[in-house]
Amino acid sequence: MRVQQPRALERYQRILDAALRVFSRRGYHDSSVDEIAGKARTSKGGIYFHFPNKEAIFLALLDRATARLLAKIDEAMASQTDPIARAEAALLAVLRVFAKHRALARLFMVEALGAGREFHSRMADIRSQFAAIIQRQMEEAIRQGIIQPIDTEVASHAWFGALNEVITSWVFSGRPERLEDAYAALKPLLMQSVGLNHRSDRPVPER
Amino acid sequence: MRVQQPRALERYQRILDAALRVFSRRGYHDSSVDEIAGKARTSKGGIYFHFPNKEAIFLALLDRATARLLAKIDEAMASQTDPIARAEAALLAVLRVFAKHRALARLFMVEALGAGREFHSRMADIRSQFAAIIQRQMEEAIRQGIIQPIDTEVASHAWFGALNEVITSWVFSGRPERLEDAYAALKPLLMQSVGLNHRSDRPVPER
Amino acid sequence: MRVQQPRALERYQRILDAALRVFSRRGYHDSSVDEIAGKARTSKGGIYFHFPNKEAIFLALLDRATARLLAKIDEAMASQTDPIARAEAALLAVLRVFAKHRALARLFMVEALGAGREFHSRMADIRSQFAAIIQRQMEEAIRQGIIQPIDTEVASHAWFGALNEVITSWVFSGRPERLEDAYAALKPLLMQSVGLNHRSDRPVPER
Amino acid sequence: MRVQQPRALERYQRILDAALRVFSRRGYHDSSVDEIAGKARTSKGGIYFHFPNKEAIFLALLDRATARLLAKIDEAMASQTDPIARAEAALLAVLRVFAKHRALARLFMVEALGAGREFHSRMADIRSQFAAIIQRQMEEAIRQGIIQPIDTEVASHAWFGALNEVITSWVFSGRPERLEDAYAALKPLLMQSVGLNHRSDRPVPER
DNA sequence: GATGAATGAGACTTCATTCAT
DNA sequence: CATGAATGAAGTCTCATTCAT
Repeated sequence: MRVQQPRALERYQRILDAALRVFSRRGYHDSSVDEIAGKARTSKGGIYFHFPNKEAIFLALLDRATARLLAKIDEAMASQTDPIARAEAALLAVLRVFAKHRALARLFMVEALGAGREFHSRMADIRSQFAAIIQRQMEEAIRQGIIQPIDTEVASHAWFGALNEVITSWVFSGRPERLEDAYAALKPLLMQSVGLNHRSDRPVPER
Repeated sequence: MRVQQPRALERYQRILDAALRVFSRRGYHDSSVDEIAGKARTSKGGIYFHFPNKEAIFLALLDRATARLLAKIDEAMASQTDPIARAEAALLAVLRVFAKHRALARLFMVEALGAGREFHSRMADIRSQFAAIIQRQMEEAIRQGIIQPIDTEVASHAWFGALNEVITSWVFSGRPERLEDAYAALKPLLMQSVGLNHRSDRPVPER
Repeated sequence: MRVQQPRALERYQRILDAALRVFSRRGYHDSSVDEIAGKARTSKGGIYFHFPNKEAIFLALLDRATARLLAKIDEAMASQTDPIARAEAALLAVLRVFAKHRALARLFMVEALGAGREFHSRMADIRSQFAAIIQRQMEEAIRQGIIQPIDTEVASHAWFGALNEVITSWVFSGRPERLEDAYAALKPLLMQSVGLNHRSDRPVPER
Repeated sequence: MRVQQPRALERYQRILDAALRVFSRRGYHDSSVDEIAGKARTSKGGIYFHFPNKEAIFLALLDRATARLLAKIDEAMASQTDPIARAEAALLAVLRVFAKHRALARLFMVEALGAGREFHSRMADIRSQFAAIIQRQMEEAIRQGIIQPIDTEVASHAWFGALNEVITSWVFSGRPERLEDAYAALKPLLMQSVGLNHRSDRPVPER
């Protein structure tokens, strides 16, 4: 539905805001369009003017959140030049956004997976986008001789997975208190995994 | 629920087998008790004789699958003595079971997460159990001086997360063709991440 | 839905009875499944156990009514041997059934037409069946030399149409008081239209 | 509703044109005001400026179509003097209009009936108007001694019904290819039904 | 014990109608 | 005048759960 009036645009955003709250609280299936409408201070019909169906709300939400997350990542990376520092900045940016918006974390880490078949390909896309960002930095690091050649596809997925798991268990358990603290413990593992000495951020010499 | 007679026991298992097929194909919410009944060659009433509700089927299935997986892990670890080798054996055992039963992988990696609030605490438990197995081996390795002291809680979660991600992306994309191949690429990363030279499986000397 | 228990069969019929009442009173679109359920002393779910959707209820009703009407026609025709008398008997049988069950008349004459695209081919079938009965008798009459050769396809449709119109205007206006009276006035027209002198039921000699 | 300005009048007609297309394609209930608005190159609000509700659009359309049809009939009858020839001219005029505008035929023959209770009395009126035209000619023919006295009310309805049926089955089946061909076969039946020899258009002498 | 049948709450979705700009 | 936007009632259908045989 192409929206033309500014009032409508605002309501469109309000619906997505409400959807984020509801979906992340109840999960996709247990969320009702009625509740989203209520929280968005609009009516069921108002929702269906902007979205063709419930699935589309979820996808739009996912897309908006992904775009915002990627923007934050770009911004964070821009302030670094060293590829490893850039990769780190990306990870930290993700962590910070999720730490600030736990609902968003739940959306990406939990609900998006189990919401149904229809979302899997979209989620696979999103996961790929994030992994690819890390992968690109790893390849640049290899090119610059900062790290030894490795299988960057697997490595980037492993980094991404490690981060995911930390976030997910935080979503479920609430530990650590400050999600960002987790990064301090995770960082040396990630660095060493690609052959970097985490103290010097310099390669570990092979024996 | 209380099952004693052999006929009943057999039907109970048949229901779980059917449930695994249906849940992993359609996801929790889109699976109907009717379809499970059909695939288990019984009736809706028959299901409700054995289980109080749909949720209980899913939980019983999760429990059975977890127990079987843990048994496989125990068995695999029993043939190793070196703690790092034991940890590796555990990871490989998980990978092999999932590689053989993709439905099971989907159940654990995808459906269990998004099935709804009710399952989250149970899933958190299960994740902890797996991470704890790895954590114990890491601690033993530290005790034996094989690796330097590290934050084993974070490290074990990171290992688990990396493995998860590899499995999940395999579930979604079907790549790599043989899931076990992924381990070959993953292993050096994991080893190095805890400060082991993957070629010698010996510690990387700090500079 | 295959029904096995006698209780279910009875309810199936009760649903159709209720559907006839509701559809003929409100029309297809303005009838709600809820109201049919209420009138059938069952629940919405009960209806959907027996029928896959609202359309199927309507079609089943149409089929049952058609079968009953055709049976009445067969019965009425069986008591006559002369083809013209048999055709007349068929028309009168239709008239009598509709006169007795005005709801049925409304169903066939009004609701079935406007219920929607999906019903058109079924209705065309039904119309053909009725016209074909008359057509067969006309052809037999020609074969026996009772009437002159005519285009029996058009003639049977014309007879059927004339009858329809009389019934339809009765459905709408309630005139004549007794629908069967209409036949007395219609009969001579029909007879003459195929070249029979209505007084003698013998052919009108061409000049 | 009150339309005076030329721009408004033109839009009013455009809405009716669009409504005819939409209603005859989808039926009354499955037509949405939105689609009519789209096809009329206006907006929902634009429609509701001209019509108080959807029903009013349909009725206005019915009225406009009826008026045009009656005008065609008048025109056709004007060129004849013999009452039987005039009746025939009327029937042929109807047939020709419908043959040319199948959408119109569908509107009158199918949608108008099943559109709902609200339209029944209006449709009864319209049917009466058509039947009355034929009835008047029949009475004139009787007065002039061209045909024997008959029940003109029933006879006119029978003629009208026969014509209806031919048109309806053409709407549904598309046969005959040219609707006008149907009249050739129908004419002798109608003539004979009122006691006219179709070859000479002269009365059939009673024996 | 087991099965087919029934229930009923609740979900999504549509759309005629109204309203604000 | 016209449009896009919003409303809200109502409808069909699903399905976990319960019940009667």
